[in-house]
Amino acid sequence: MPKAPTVYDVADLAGVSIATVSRVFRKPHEVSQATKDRVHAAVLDLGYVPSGSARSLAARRAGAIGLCFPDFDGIDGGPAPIAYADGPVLAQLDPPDDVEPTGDLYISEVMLGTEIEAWRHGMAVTIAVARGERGSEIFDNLAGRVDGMVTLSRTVPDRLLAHIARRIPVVVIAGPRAGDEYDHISTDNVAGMQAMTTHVLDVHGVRDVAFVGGPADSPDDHDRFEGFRAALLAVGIEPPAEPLLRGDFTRSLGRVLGRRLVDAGPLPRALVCSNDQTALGILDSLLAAGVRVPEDVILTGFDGIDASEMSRPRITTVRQPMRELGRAAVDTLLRRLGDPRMLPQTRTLPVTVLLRESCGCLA
Amino acid sequence: MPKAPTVYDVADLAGVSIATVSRVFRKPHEVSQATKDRVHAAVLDLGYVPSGSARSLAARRAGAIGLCFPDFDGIDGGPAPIAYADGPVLAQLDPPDDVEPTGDLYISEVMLGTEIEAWRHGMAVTIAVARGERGSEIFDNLAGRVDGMVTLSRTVPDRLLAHIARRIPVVVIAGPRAGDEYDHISTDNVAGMQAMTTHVLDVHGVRDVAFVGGPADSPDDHDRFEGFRAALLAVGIEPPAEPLLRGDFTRSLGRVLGRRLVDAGPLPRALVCSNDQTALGILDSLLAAGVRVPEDVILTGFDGIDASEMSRPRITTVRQPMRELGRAAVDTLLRRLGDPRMLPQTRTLPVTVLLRESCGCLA
DNA sequence: CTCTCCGATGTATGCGCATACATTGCTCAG
DNA sequence: CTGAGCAATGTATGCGCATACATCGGAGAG
Repeated sequence: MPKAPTVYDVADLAGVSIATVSRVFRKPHEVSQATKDRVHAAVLDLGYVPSGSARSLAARRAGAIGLCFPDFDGIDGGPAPIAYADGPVLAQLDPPDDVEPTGDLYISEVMLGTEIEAWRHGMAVTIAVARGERGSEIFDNLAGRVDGMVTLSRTVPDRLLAHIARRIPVVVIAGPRAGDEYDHISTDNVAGMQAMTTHVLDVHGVRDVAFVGGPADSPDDHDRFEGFRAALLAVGIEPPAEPLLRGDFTRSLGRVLGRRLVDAGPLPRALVCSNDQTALGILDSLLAAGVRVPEDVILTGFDGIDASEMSRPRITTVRQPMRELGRAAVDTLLRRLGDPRMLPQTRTLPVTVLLRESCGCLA
Repeated sequence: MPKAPTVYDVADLAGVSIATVSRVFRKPHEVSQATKDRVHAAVLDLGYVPSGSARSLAARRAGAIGLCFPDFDGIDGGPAPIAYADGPVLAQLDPPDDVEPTGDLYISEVMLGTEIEAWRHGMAVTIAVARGERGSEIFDNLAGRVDGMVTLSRTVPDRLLAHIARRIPVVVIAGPRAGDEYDHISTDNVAGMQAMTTHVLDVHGVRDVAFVGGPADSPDDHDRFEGFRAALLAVGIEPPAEPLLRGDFTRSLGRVLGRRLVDAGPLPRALVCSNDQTALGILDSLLAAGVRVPEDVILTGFDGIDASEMSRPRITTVRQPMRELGRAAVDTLLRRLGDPRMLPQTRTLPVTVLLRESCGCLA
């Protein structure tokens, strides 16, 4: 890899000035055809590729948006070695209940949505996971190289987010919290969970229903719990002030909670969980303990990740339009870039309740 | 968003030179504690975030790797509007056969693997889809802003790839083609497809088996077909010179192929497909035409995407270690950056045959 | 008390490009 | 024939940072 050619090299070879070379790329219509041809020939000859850094620096825009999210269950890096050797090709039976936790599709879908909308505006997407101790450093680093940032809530400490937001616009995926000036994209957590809970109460006639929450500082979780409470209130049941248990939105902790529930004694007739991963983890533990779902315990989730569809029984859940979340976030970000004085926006996307086996709807 | 502060602003406020500010971030150990404190205070005060472009330019490295892939089925952007309004929360039954094509998990998994390995080396990942007419421009643009590029084969024309490769290292996910000097990461397509086909031949005793291929210029497809042929040869059947049909690895075209097969008359006893999306598309059409799988036709795929597990029947397939593919690609890329003179590498990752319902293995 | 050495900091420069502004050479109206 | 007007191109500068090198001051050696 010899030293990469620059505009100067191209200009020399084509016998023009660097301004003309630059124009050939940026404002082709301002350059005569003959000159363009000579420049293009030189570009191909030298293998010239414009430096993005230099361009961004000079143009004062990066041409990229950042996407940063926390370290979810299933996308953990870890020092696991990569298997390189040609290994045996194992033929193995793959029964349905042999489901391993897959990567978090929630993130994947948001990423795809983000990319799509960024593409529509000619921008690249730079992603990073604020993982491990250096999470804040990663976030900061990313912020420096993009024109705006999309992030999930709770990815980094509020203080850091505020710091970054002084430099570039930030759109947070999740609902706003008091006194927060960012743009937000969220899904209709309250209505979704209320509908879900109402379904369990009304259609399945359950009264003994408990809520398994997520992190106490999650706005999403907060809203879902509110929806749960509203549904109980609507049928005259006094709702609890707090979730029965709290997980952290991971399947692994869900399993722990499941075991705890089994050990604790009589199970509620229905467990309404604040997200799918938690529900799946609990399902793992319930089945392992011989508890039948939905016959003994009705179980519901929230998110609509693919894994919720591959479990047996499949999890009744509330699907978020994950890809649309990413798209809406980028859309808002670009609007904000266009008009920095715009009032803080909050967009709420609709959700869908998916009735499947784990609540007893499908055989 | 007022003008972003720079090193100069920070230096002024802290009463030091810009070199010292820079050192506080790059080489903290060379700066006295007292000075560091003053600089950090100024940074917080001003809301300073170092410019990635300027840093990359000065340091002659971007600190990011690029990931570029072609426009697969299901991640198409399109001008589809985003629904913003609060909509009704629909509660709907979600029977298993109501499966919509989901985003291409293959890509998602590669992305996650890429991010993980990049993270381990303190690098960001910039992604872009070479989608639409401006695909080459997007690719070129991405190449300018990263230290190295991971790409799937057939993402951009060979000529462009060669051009880029003169500037930064390129790792191609897929097997090498003759005369190609890039590093490659591939999976064991030949052995995988041979094992898959042999399973159909031996365990299910089928002799009338046909191969449904992918794009003729896909190295992966080529290798899979070779594996298929090898399996036939091994049992004394004269293999065809060409696939019975070719798709383009998308589910939508798979459906078209499926319809064509149904219309064409007697179906082969088994259809071995070059990828899952094609198999899923064919499955859609077969079921729609009343053909039973696997009773009438045995169907197999390749890739092991999640969607292959959510169909009914689930698709017997060969799972590629997709996340590992991304990790290995980045790993190779970074090795190459460390030693540009290294010989071109080709790494082949092992695959696993997953036996499920569509070949008749699981009830 | 002077010289050396080293840690801490400052000065000056260049990374590769975009772009405002200057310049050149025409064309065409007057 | 001349000057205005315009298209095409060149010149010069700055974007914000990293870093080689210079400088400074104090500690310890001689």
